[in-house]
Amino acid sequence: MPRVGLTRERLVEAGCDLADREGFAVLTLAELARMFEVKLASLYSHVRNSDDLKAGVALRALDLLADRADEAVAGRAGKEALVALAEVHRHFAGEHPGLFEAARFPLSAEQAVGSGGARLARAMLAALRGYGLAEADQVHAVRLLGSFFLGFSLLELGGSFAHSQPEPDLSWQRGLDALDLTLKSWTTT
Amino acid sequence: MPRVGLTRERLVEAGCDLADREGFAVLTLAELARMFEVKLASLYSHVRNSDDLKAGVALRALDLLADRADEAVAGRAGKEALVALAEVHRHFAGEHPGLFEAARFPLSAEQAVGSGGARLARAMLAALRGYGLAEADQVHAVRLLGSFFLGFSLLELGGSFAHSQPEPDLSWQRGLDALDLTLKSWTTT
DNA sequence: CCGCAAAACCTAATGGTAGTAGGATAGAAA
DNA sequence: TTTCTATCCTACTACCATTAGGTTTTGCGG
Repeated sequence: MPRVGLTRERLVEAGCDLADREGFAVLTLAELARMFEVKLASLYSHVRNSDDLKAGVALRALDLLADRADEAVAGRAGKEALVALAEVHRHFAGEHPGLFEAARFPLSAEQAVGSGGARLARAMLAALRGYGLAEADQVHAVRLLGSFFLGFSLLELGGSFAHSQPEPDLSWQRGLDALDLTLKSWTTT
Repeated sequence: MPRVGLTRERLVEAGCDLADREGFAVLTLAELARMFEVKLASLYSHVRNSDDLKAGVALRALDLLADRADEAVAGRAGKEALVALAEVHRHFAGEHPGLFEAARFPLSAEQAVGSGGARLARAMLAALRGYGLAEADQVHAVRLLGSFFLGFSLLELGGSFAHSQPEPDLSWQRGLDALDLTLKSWTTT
């Protein structure tokens, strides 16, 4: 039989596609084996176990998100940077629901340190630079923004806004306006 | 053999306990059958399938959360109401991580309409009453608050704040201060 | 008190996912 | 050409979910 040429890389890559197409819950070693027309047991030479694969997909998702965040923040400041960063989150959630879910897969501390998560936080800090916050307040602001981005995207994706007027877009806009105002008038404690 | 006296009620009840003790992922029909010392197949007389049970737990979680929200908002207004409502969310997430996760289990439209989710939204609206927002802005404010509460709780629970100073409590405080200010100075479009 | 019907619970089977142990082999290097 | 090793396989165990259809308990009407 001809060898397919499996690789951890290829598995994670295919896992990303699969998660995005069918949802993170469908991301299973068995499904991946079917896609490569290979027996399930064969995958264990390249991947420690199911969670290992999912962690790989999660790390890739975080990296992709961080890439976009870096790009969005570059050359912008103030509200423009804030909005660009926000759109990155919401669009990513909308276009890659599987990866967006994967990005919240629990990672070990070692996996987390070098991940895109840290880079994402740095991009947020950079986006805030224009607001001139005190050093000590920057973390709080990052957490506020991160919470809103994540929460809103999740609720929208989960359909929580589906059965109440008006369009989520408007709420998103108003939310960003409000956050911008908050950051501009941030009072140091 | 003596009959255990299974009921959909008792199953959902036990499911809530189990989810809270061991996590929502452990909530499985097989585990429940073991707890009641009953064969797995026996559960299907009381519950349509695994998702049906999880939906039951989810609805109960939403109800519980809505109960606490109603209680927190009653007799309070303005920032006091806002903070009380916020604490309900964060404490609920901290004390009942399993139920908190369950509350985000995807529900069908029919299940969702009469659920605690709607009541929760009403409690939020009530909490906002003191800020005197225009009718059209209230939804946006509710969505802003809901997003922050959810996002922050998730990030904290997921350990995203664990490896950066300072304590999440302070960020939470500052975030609520910021939201309070935002609501007070909300400008109608 | 008795019989019977519905409810409660069971046995038995199927099929899907995860994971381990150990064997066969393709393909490259010696 | 021979040998070696990564690659992939067979064969198994152990979970969970679900359905079909059988048996026993229980309580209610007679």
